[in-house]
Amino acid sequence: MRILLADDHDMVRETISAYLRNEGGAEVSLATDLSGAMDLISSEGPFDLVLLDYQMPGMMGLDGLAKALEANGGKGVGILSGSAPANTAKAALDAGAIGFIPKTMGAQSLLNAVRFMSAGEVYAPVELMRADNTAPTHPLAERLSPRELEVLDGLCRGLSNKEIARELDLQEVTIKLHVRTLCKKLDAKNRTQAALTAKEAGLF
Amino acid sequence: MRILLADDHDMVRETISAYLRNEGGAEVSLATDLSGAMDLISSEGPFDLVLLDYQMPGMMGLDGLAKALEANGGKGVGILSGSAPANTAKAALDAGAIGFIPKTMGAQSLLNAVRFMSAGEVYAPVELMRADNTAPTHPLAERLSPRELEVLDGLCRGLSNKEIARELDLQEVTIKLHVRTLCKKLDAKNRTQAALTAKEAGLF
DNA sequence: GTCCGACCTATCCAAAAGAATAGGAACATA
DNA sequence: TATGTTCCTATTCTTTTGGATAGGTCGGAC
Repeated sequence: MRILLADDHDMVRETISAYLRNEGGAEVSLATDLSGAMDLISSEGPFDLVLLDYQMPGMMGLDGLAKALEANGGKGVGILSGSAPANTAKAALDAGAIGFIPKTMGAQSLLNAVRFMSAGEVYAPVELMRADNTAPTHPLAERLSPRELEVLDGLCRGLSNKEIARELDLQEVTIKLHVRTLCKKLDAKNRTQAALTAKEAGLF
Repeated sequence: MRILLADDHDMVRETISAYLRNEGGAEVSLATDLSGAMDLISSEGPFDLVLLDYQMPGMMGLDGLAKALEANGGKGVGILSGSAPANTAKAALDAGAIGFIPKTMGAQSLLNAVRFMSAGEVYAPVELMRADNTAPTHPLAERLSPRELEVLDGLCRGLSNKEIARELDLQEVTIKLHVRTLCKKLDAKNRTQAALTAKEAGLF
């Protein structure tokens, strides 16, 4: 099982590759950015699986995926992502990726997914694909109701309670209520902190 | 060497801990967020080293660091960060962290740093501390006065005017003034939007 | 010197945000 | 049926914001 792993975080790259080698018996090549990955693909031939970090120098969203797909001679290319908006998974698969791996996934599951993809099977975690049509299932979003997510979206655009109320066709008091529960759930002291943590979590 | 590692990305957490165990012979406990970490600290006693992910549920910037420091009975608490603004490292150390580890650091270096910190020595990568003085002036920051930047920093932590005033040893009214001019300069309608645009511009 | 910009303070006021509490409707599940 | 969750509304109250206006210091530029 020959794998190419490209991630710009040295620590993540090295520890994951050590894990794949030790626990999975894989032969892992490493790159720190897209151009490094492209070089390795052309010099060391097609890999059974190429794993690209989504936020990495040269990736430019899914453009890097397309390049790697073309270079890897028909074999699979998967996307690794730390905190991606949920719809990115679908977009990646639509763009031809053989899999999408969020870093919130466990190490053992990663190993299984890697074996899967190396064998040519498409892999994507169920939670993400189910989220496809409805709300994004972010680890942080799981604890929020649909309505709360709508309000949080307003907060993340810096809207006032009144504006959010108009937009959702609700009373201002109701928005206040949701803002309060949101602050509790997000462990924020006020709307600004709530908006910031939501943004940092990549929810919007 | 007893270590507590807290990170919300299962993959990162599990592979790093496997690495520390296999290559470093460390005894590693795991948590997925700050509250989980706090529980473990109080139940399994002080660790030789506690490593906290900077962007993790419950952390609230460096507030989580303070809590962990207090709980860990004088032993060290370090911060792990994926993509941190350069000044965060200094801020973490000023707040009492025993070290600051960017995930761009190699796995072997991590191991060395962990040994260092477990022994009670403060660790920080040279590049980050050097970047300290040669601060890259952000295009957006050029139009803001030093004082305005200080206030903006408070905004980006979701502080109230009163809290910012205390921190900078000014009157609350003065903070209001700066907030108003900041909103004008950043083309924001309120403090929340100002904080969000500053964050998006990567100012903090 | 004067002017200007950055900075700080003050008072007054209206609007918004936040906290506490209470209650009702819809819906799914046990 | 009972139970629990989510969602919406209401009232009352305090705190925080944001806006307007007016004045003060200090340091550098002209």
